[in-house]
Amino acid sequence: MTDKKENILNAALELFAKEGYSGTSTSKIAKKAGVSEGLIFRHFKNKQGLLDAILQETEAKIKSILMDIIFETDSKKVLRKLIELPFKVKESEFDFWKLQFILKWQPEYDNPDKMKPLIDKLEQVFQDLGYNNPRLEALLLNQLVDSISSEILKGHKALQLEIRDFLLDKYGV
Amino acid sequence: MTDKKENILNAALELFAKEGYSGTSTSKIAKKAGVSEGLIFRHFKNKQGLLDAILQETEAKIKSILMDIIFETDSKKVLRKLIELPFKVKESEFDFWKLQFILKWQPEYDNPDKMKPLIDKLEQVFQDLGYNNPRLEALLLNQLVDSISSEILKGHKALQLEIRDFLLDKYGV
DNA sequence: TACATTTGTAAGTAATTACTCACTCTATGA
DNA sequence: TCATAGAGTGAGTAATTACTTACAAATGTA
Repeated sequence: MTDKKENILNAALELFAKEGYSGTSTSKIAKKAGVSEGLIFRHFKNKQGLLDAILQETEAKIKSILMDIIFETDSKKVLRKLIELPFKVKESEFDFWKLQFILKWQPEYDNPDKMKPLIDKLEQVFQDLGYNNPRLEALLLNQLVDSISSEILKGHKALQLEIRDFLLDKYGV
Repeated sequence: MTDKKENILNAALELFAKEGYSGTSTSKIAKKAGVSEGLIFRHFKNKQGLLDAILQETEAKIKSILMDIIFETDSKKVLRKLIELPFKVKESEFDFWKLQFILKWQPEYDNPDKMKPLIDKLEQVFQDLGYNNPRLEALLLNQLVDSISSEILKGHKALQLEIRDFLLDKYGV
């Protein structure tokens, strides 16, 4: 991957996350990346191809994150890791995740099944811990972590830190 | 309000919610509303003014919904009403609320303080019900209802119905 | 060295963008 | 009856859009 190609990807990611896909023109991307506009189309064929290239990393990133939780054998540690997960995201990666959340509002990018392995693991964890309704506990916690992530990405980290500690206490982990 | 002006508002709402603000051109709106493009600018000055007109209803709508919950004196009923709230939204209003949620990802439209009165009420309710940490219980439940609403608007109602019953049971209401 | 491929640019393209303008039509009311 | 105003139109506008093309520079590879 050449330097300029990476510049394009970085500029596009930032702009897509901040101004939206439609709100970002290829000329703006080129200007921010410091390249000629034509180079975008040389490397990515068209604007959609540029978005696709960005989203390609998604699957791998999500998998790697979920693996760390799924392979944890200590049930309580699973819960702790999951609840703390949103706070481990580095600020430099905010744009990437923001884009994911924004795109989820468009049906063609919304794929809840991606979380299935995690939810299965959670169900087994809650079963192990003797909860009455492990499946719904799993779904609920997954949704909660999702909402905590959203809030952090929107810039409301302080409040979420309180909620994190509150949850860690609630789940006894 | 003339018929054509309302047509414009309805068309714009639907398109903004489905394709985003930047993804929706004034010519598309005019076509869908069955009016000349110029009429949009006669009535709303510019494209932003059209969005503003749509969002103007927001404040009133949110207030009226929250009032119903805030003026409820029975603590348990408050919780029940809030948890059931996302399911009371009519499908015909989905676009309106979808637009609200999408816009929340742009800092200039994200105003969490709008929920303050509800959260205060919830805190008082949880206090009344003898919970250990009423404030955080309030924030958590508010966030949960928000996330349930999101999921319903994205078209995942079935699962949320299960979560609703699960929550009603959890909170004993 | 020589040749082919890749990387990059600048100047185009037609279509679309938000918006304006000159105009007509209709209703109301003095 | 006539004048004023608001609703509505259709044909413009300059700027921007995603994308192409012709060409040059850099990079490999024999």
